[in-house]
Amino acid sequence: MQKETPRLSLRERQRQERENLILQAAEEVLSEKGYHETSMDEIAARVGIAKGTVYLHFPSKENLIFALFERELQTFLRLVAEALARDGSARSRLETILHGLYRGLIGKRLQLLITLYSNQEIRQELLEKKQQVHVCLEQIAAQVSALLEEGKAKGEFDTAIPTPVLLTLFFSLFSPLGYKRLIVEDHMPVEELVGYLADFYFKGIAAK
Amino acid sequence: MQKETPRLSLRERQRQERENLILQAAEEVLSEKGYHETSMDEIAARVGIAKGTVYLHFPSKENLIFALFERELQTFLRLVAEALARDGSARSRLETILHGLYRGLIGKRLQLLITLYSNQEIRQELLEKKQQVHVCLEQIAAQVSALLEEGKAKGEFDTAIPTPVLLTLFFSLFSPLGYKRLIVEDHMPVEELVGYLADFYFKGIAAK
Amino acid sequence: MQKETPRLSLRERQRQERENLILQAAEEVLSEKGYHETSMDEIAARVGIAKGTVYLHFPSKENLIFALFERELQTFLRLVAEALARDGSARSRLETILHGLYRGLIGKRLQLLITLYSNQEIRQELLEKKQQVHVCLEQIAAQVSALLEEGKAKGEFDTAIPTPVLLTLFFSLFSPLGYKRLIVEDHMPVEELVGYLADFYFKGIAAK
Amino acid sequence: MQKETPRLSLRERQRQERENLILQAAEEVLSEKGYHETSMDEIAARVGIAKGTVYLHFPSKENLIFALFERELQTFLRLVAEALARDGSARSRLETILHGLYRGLIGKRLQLLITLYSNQEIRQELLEKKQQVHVCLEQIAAQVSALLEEGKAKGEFDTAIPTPVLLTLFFSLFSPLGYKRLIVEDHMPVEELVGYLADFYFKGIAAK
DNA sequence: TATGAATGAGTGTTCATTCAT
DNA sequence: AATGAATGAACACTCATTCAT
Repeated sequence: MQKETPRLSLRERQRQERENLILQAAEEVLSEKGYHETSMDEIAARVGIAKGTVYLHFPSKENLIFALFERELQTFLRLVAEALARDGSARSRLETILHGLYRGLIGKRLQLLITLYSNQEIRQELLEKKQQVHVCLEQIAAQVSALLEEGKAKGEFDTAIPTPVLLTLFFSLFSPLGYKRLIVEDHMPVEELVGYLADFYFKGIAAK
Repeated sequence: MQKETPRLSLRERQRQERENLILQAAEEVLSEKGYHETSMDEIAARVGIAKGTVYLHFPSKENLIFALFERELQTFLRLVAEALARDGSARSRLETILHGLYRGLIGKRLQLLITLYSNQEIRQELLEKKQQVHVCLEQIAAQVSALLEEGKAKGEFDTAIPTPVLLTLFFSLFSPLGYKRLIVEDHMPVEELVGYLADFYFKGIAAK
Repeated sequence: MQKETPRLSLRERQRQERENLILQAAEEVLSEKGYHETSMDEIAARVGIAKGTVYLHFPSKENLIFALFERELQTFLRLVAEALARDGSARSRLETILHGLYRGLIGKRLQLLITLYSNQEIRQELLEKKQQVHVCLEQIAAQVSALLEEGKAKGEFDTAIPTPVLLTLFFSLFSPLGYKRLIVEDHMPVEELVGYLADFYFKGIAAK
Repeated sequence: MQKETPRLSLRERQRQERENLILQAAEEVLSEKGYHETSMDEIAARVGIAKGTVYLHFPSKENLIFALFERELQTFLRLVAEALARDGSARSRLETILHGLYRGLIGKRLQLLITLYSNQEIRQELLEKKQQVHVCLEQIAAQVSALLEEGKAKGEFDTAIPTPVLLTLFFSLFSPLGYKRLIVEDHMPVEELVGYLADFYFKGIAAK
């Protein structure tokens, strides 16, 4: 058994590695060209494998994009869960989420996530078919909502605004277009931008 | 002369009417399915005309969608211009824009506009080709920015936040997804939602 | 009766005139763009009438082109018949045909005729359906053949070459491509070219 | 190495074979129906493959027809070059070209070449875009012209006729329509026809 | 397992023809 | 008679998916 396990896990590891390469390539093409302009051919070509091989890992284009989406969502969920587990005020933990989402690769990838999620075509084709994503999204919403409720309970946030509105407002801070413009065109440092966003948001929802 | 004018305008009116029906159908399909899944066949079928007839009004699919986009943009621009021309505080005029955008058909259609504008594929295929849209968008941005600057000058808004950030934050209040969820699923009255948004935004950007 | 005839013939004359304008426009477009690239829209536009009006004169595009073909063929037939009726040697009468075909408008239009006749598509679509053209072509062939036979009988032409070959060789003197190159690109005067052609042909077929 | 080479060349051979089948089918349909009436669907159907497969070999209809054209042109060029390299009089070498062109498959295919080349539409759509063809045609023209000049210098041909005229006359011996009529309908043996053509041409251009 | 050639349904677009005005 | 808006069949081309090797 010990002889076989490493062998299998080697194979499995190679498989995982290749799957990641495919997802990475898909992410690249997708964020460059959008869903329909992304072809399986190009994804395979970027990985340097044959098109058929992609289908050994993902049964359809739809599923591939879905896996991509899910992976990002998991990262997002982990970030939220970690923030939730921390000590500190509701505000400081929400700021952790905000910073985490905007920082490093996450920031870059999140744009993809948001772009995907904002895209009518993908919403209809992918998301509504799969409960899995909805469940995950609900979890994230529930956890952030819990934080917001906690903040309200502690007197940090305005109780007059319904939590779903606070939630929507929080997520609307991640505006891919605004992000792109301010960071890329106006060369605003990410941390500076996030600072403005946090100050604005928490001032806006502060208890009276 | 009085005999001919109505005749001509009858034809022209019929033409306009049909053009509107096409745009309306295109809007429907587009918001349901997204750009690539929208086929000229389906648009024609929904209007109840032949596909060729659509091409009598719009030289290409791209142009049809572009016309749709432009029409909404003009409505938006008019709204902003009207708000700008009013008397009152910067806040009250910005609130006029906010209410205007969320109200009635505009609210419904605006979602399409935003969805369109958020879509990678459409951005790349349509917008970057046409200066016209960019000019119009710049005008809107400039006018709202002017209002924000005025508010800063009058001591209404926080001068510590750069105007481009205020602008992005203002536009991020129009989140198609949040809108849909709160209004449609949670049955929140539009006016109530807009009230929360306005209170939140102006509190968040208020001068210290 | 005398009152009505002019009225009718006036209408008829106008009809003929318009028909000629259509044929003329069709000829222009056809020689510029070829059969399939020629659209009924463009023909109508060049005449300055509506597309439907063209269909009042010709039941189909096919028929319009056919009429064009036939008209040129009639001119050709007339030319051959006139040459046949003249006095003189077979050679001199054949030279009359040669000059006639290359001269003036006829030369220009003939290229169209030949181009049309060389075109597989048109041959199949138009000619094989209509006996009329075949009859006319046979008449022309028969008359020129008669001239060639006469020349043979008079000892002008080589009797060793079958008349159908002489006929084919005679018609091969009208090479649209060679014509275009030599006249248009090399600026060779038409009369000079025809001189070479005649000298060449009659020397080539001269009795031994 | 010897193991791999045949394997690769097997695939490559199969590819070549299929490409030839496509070209052959295209040639058939093209000569039957002309350029515009030839549809990619029909070509694929005749080969017994799917339409998409044709596009694996040729990037567009235009390119497919172009490849057809070029292939024939290469055969033509080779024939001319071979004739040029031979010993003998200018006449005997030109006769070699004449016989070669009319003989066997070449004769059949050449008609296609000539038909294609005579077609207004194809000329405008295909040829003028591609230098390659023009260069090849110029080469052929230059080589035949060289032969004609040589014949003039040796006292074989009439120096009074400009070489471009001699060239046009030589090529006008390949008249697809005359060919078809005499060979197919009148059942004249090809060699007999070519004999007449050669005798006629060289007698016609003989030095005085 | 990995390949990539083959598939064929689907798309945007054109244009000869019809017909209500 | 004249119009030109409307039609819809037809076409070139794409690309997600399959499958023989």
